[in-house]
Amino acid sequence: MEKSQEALVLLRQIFRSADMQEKEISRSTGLTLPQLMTMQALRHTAPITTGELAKEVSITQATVTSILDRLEKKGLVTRERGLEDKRKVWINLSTEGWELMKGAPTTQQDMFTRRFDDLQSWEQSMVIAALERVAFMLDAQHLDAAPMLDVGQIDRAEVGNK
Amino acid sequence: MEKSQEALVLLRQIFRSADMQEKEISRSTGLTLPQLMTMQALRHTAPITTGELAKEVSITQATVTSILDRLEKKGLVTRERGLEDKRKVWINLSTEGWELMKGAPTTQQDMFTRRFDDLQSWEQSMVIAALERVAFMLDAQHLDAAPMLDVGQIDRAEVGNK
DNA sequence: CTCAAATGTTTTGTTTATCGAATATTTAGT
DNA sequence: ACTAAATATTCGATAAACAAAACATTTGAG
Repeated sequence: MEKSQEALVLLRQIFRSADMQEKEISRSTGLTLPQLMTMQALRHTAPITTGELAKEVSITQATVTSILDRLEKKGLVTRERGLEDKRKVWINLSTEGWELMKGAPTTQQDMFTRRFDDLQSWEQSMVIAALERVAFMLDAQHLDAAPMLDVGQIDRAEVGNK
Repeated sequence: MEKSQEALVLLRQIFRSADMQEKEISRSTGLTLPQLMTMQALRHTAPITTGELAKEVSITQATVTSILDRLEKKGLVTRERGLEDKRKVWINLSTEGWELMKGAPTTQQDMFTRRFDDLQSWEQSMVIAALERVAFMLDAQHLDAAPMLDVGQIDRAEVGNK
């Protein structure tokens, strides 16, 4: 088997795991996936303006506005008109918002960290070095065309009912 | 800096790249993200039943049905009632569906493969070994709790307008 | 200063996604 | 034959997503 295919299959697995974990947190926090991503972005960047937040989560401003509407209604975020520049609206996590984000997300980080710490020191370095290469290989920004990641079974299934 | 944090940041980057690449393909194919994911799953597993397909993309049957409705209307997939078991409906890509999936997705795989092939043989092995460890570290299935991946800046932003 | 352009956000309108529950049909077990 | 399980769709409701338009504010050119 091609080594590159092997790597792609593993990446696929990794993406799948991350995806499922996100869905699990989504359930446990009672937030939808987009809401969760927004909250996570806020956790790291708040206070931030609506426009910047939209860039952060890679969706349009209009969509962010509607997501914020719902998060605000839940009392998880606050909106505050800018003082110097009144066009801007500064988004922040409310106390409850911070509380919510302190729960599950921490647990998760701990999990990865715990397992990572179990590795030998040289293995840790190896993983980091490898991830750096993968990050580069997937970085479409520095490419002519912007290609995609389509991973999974290589074999075409035979036609007809299985 | 903690090595585990370094690894998490890199993973974050990797996820981001993959995400953006998927959005790019989404635009170029004129498919929405869920539709694209469904088509990709079909590409690898077709023919497949509605229920199995739902499992494959980790959404409910009801949702898959509605996505298939739209893909069918676009002439990209075909539905066929099972002969032996008439409860089942076999989904397949139409000729146009195959054509569409042959375009961008292939290019993408080529991209990663090209860069991967540029690596030294020992580096390729290292990347695979590292990905195996990461895949394991993220595998929540074999865990008590199901933790999550929340990566990004560690520092809390200072409060107040920036 | 004044008005046009630029910037930032929200609103509007439409399509899609998502889920749980209800429904219909078929198959399988006893 | 009857009932339970399996399979897919439909329905109802909410959320997400985007583009285009509307709105408010700021900046810049003269």
